[in-house]
Amino acid sequence: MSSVAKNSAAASAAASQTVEKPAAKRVRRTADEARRLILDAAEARLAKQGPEGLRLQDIARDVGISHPAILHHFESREGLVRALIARANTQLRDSLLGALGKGDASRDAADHIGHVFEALSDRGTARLLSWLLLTGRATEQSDAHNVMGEIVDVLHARREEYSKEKGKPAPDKEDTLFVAMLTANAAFGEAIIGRQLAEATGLDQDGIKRFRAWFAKLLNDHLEDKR
Amino acid sequence: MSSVAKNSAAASAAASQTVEKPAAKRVRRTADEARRLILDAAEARLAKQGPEGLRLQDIARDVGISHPAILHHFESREGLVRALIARANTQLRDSLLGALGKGDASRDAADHIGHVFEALSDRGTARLLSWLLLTGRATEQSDAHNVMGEIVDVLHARREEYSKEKGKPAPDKEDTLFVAMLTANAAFGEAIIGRQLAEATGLDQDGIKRFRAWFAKLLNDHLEDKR
DNA sequence: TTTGATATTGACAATAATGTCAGTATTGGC
DNA sequence: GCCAATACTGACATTATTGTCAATATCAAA
Repeated sequence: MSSVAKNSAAASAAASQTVEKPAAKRVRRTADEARRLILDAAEARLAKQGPEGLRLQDIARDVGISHPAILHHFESREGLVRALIARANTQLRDSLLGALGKGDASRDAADHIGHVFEALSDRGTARLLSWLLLTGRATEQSDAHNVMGEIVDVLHARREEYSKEKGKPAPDKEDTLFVAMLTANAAFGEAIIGRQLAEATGLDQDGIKRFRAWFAKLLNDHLEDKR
Repeated sequence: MSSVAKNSAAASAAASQTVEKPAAKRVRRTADEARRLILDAAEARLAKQGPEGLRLQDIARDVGISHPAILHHFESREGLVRALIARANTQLRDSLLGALGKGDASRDAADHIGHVFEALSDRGTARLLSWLLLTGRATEQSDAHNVMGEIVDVLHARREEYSKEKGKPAPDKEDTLFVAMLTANAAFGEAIIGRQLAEATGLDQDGIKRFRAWFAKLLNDHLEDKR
């Protein structure tokens, strides 16, 4: 072995015979592409291994780059985390508002609940945000605030619209807020302890579906009652 | 500077004149007491600063000891974390089962909900357990499993008892499970995002109380309906 | 008082993570 | 084809944290 011909020597040694490292063409992405790949990898690590799994070296390996490249794109680890927060927030926002926007006002709660849980629980978003909240990093970020505010506003507008159609009295806004809060809490909770609870109680995938349907019905009955 | 008289020289130099450190009587606790203090400090750090705040040096400083003392009592950092899990689990179990056990069967859900939220959300327990779950550490622990199973059993027994009193048909066990799951999810969720959501929506302490009451009523109505 | 057990400590070792830097390779525009 | 901009790398510096160890202080029992 002796001198294990590092890439520096590769230039002179040339790639004559069987090339161990075939010059290893360095790949160069656009800055945006690189950032996206890095964020994806970071998110995946976070979702799978939890907070402790967020190490620059690991992420770099996943992407297939060196860890200073990450620092190049995000300044610091903290910068990476911030970018992660920002992206999760906007993704969540879009996903939720999108779900609410789609479909007509007459759709019942079940669909909405399904979408919320999908957006929060099924994907790793809630786990990611939970970690951020646990580390107290999201306090400064006002994004999360706005998201919830928007959601409640849109939701309430729909309720009012719906109750007007039916000629019923306008619903209480706090009631709408509570419905949204409960849903958010439940979705976050499920994202974290859902798997454990399901396992503990012998609930399979289908059982979880039933639970969500049950919850949707619970809310739906409540909404029907109130409006 | 040269040789900065390390403590090795202290032996010969002796503490003759004005003693900087007045002998600093070393305190010695019983092993149990020490373990308890350390766990308390660790729990407090975890609750306040999140996972990243769990550093031996910090905890040691909080307790007023040196960090090797912690290692002496818990073997390793991992051992400390395990002990933390174990204690949180049993505390949670006792707290929840205690809450269910107290009071007669006729008590409505509101009280129970209140107790659950208190046990999980108000104290840092849920945040602590959440972190453990996020790091994937609690998977191996079967404790959590048993707790949930027990709770559901007790709860369902009460429902059956109650419905028998009233001469109504026995409730569906899965329904009880779902009620418990929703409550657990909601409490965990609130522990994590509760403060944020409250802030975002301008809900004060009293508003949170109202939310819990609202939730309790929601469940209560459902239970009344079903039984 | 003596003595054995052990809680506790300071100093050090080992490791692991982020961050810095100077240099290299690639791309797009001219 | 040349050039400027910059994505990327390897090696190193820095720092923080867990863990080890030999020594010491304290308590309880004999």
